[in-house]
Amino acid sequence: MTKSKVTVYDIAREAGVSAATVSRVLTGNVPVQEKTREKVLEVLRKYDFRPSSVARSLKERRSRSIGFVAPDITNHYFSTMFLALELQAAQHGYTVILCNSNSDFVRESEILEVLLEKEVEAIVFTGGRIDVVGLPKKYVAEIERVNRIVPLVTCSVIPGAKCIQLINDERQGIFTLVKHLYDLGHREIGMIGGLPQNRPICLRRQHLMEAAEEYGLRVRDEWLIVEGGFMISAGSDCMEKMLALPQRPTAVMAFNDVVAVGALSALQRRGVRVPEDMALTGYDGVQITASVYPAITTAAADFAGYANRIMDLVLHRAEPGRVEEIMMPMELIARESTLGRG
Amino acid sequence: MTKSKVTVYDIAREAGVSAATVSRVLTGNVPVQEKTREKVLEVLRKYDFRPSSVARSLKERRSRSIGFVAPDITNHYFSTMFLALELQAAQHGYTVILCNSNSDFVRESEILEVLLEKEVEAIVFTGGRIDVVGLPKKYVAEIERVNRIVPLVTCSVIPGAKCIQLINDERQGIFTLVKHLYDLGHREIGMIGGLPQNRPICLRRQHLMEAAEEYGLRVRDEWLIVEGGFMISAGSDCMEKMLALPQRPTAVMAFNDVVAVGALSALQRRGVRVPEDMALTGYDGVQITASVYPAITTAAADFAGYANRIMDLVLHRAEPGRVEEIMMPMELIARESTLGRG
DNA sequence: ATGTATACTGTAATCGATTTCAGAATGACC
DNA sequence: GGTCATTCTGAAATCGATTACAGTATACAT
Repeated sequence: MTKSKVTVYDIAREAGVSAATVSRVLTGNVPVQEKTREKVLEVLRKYDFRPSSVARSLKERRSRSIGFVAPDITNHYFSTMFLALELQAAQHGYTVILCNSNSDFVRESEILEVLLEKEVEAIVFTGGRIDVVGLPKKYVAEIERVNRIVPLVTCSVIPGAKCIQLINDERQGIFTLVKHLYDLGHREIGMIGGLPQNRPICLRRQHLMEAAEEYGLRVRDEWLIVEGGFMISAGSDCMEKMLALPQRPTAVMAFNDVVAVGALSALQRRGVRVPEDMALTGYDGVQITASVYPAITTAAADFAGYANRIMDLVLHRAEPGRVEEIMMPMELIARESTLGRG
Repeated sequence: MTKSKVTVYDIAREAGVSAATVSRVLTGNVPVQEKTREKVLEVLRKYDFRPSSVARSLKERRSRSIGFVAPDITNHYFSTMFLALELQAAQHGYTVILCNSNSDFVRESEILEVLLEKEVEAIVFTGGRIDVVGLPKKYVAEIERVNRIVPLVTCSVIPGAKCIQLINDERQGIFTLVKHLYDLGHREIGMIGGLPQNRPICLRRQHLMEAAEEYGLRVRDEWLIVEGGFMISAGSDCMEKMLALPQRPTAVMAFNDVVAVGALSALQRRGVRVPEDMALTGYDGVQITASVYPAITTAAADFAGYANRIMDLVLHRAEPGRVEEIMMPMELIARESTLGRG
């Protein structure tokens, strides 16, 4: 039989006090006579004691953990998001439990069940079903049902779901980028990447058209090359097609940063100078845009702000069932791909 | 006062049975009369009951969770690894707790403490201090101390640490790649990326030299451009330097897949055809190499195999303090960047 | 010397599920 | 009908830490 875990009772016995006193030394919630405290601490150290957070969670009725559901942690957007949340969570003694859904309905449901059983204090639900075709009612209902048990924060809009929605201000993001390009003299703008049925893409395209209207820009239909998906290869493929057109725009906005990196490689392959011959922007504000040459201008989501908002909800014990829409600003990060090389 | 959690006792009362019976229905460990079972299940459903895994873990003395420490989850290698482990863990009802150390000693220690308090059943420790300069004794001692409490698996060698070491067979990986290039007619090979002080890099370089010897290849000193780190930008920078040399090798091995992608973009920028003018290989076997054009040949780590080994240890309750070295094979994935385009 | 405030400390209950142990109910068989 | 095996079921203990409550000891004032 392997030796059983050392408990507060063992410590108490050895230190000649009660378990309650040991616990008081551990938590520091109640003062303990200095002399006793020292003695207890000594025994604690002697046994390299660590209180079980399982037992503690049970008694305190707080798991001090947060669930994070992402479709694919391999995707920079989600890993960056996770990183930001974990950083803040750790500062408050919280743990983030990351679960990959692989964008699979069934798996998503399983994950939500597991997280509820683990009694996480909040669930952050990113990605998921955001196609323009609309979501099955059952799906939205599930999200709402879960939100009634524990605060559920969605980070890409699940339109109409009654939960806490943190929404990137896409309109502002696109307008900021367009204004930036406009100020630099660009009047002809294209857009690449994504998938036609995808909701955020349709939104961004629409915002681009509105911004074009407002600034008096030209956006030809053939400059909107919405295909190939969200990976690096989509960027190069779309850009190749763009470059094959008889008339090109002077600036291209990629659906996201990764697509932009792909586009950049195509541009360089074809000897198109960036930004002199063509300016390029990304979207999301993920690390990779900074570590490429030329560095890519992007509209950055406020990852730290997200994390902040979420930790706020958790620390102030937001009641389950809360419904709220919070708009998050996008920040322009101007870099070489539009400004030129230093 | 918010309504308290529904417990097995509440269910028991409503179903007219004891809590023990409810538990038996929940776990299925002990048979329950069909009629009673139905009744209990009905009440269970009525209240949408979910047993608390906190309480369950306490009683069963198993947390059914595994700690995963990575330096940077934004890095494809680690996120792929996590993905593979999580997939298998979930199939066995286990959760993986991901913690980012940011390669910071202090943070690493904190994380290990937290994971021990959470009573994880194993800790997977990836990345970390693998510089050639050697590790502080204190650091190795900490790893070993933790391993005495709960099985600790390191996934990049921490040389000499007494714990469970899963080690990629780098030698075999490099030899496989070199043989592949040799078979395709290459006789002049270079290597790019990484950092001079980094241990795996030194190893790989050494293996390359040995392989070169064995196959009678030429590897000039100036073809070993070890700088720039592990990111995509390192790949383009190193490749630019390589292309600027008066004499180039006919094939270049990148330190890892991400570096290879960067290198690919530099090659295309310069109009160098891949693989006709220069063949290129990656290392690690991460998704990105497949979604780039041309797809990159690589030596893939056995991610699923890793996950398998780890789950095996957990499910068979490996005793703490175990010391073991397990060599993991690398698999050649031949693609367009060496074979040519289909 | 007595009463009262202050400062710790210990006993026992508690969190929610599981499991041991013993008892009840049923059926089989002589 | 009585004995024994079989099958379920419930009462109570348990996992490990925290905390409400009550009790003891000390200091201080009167």
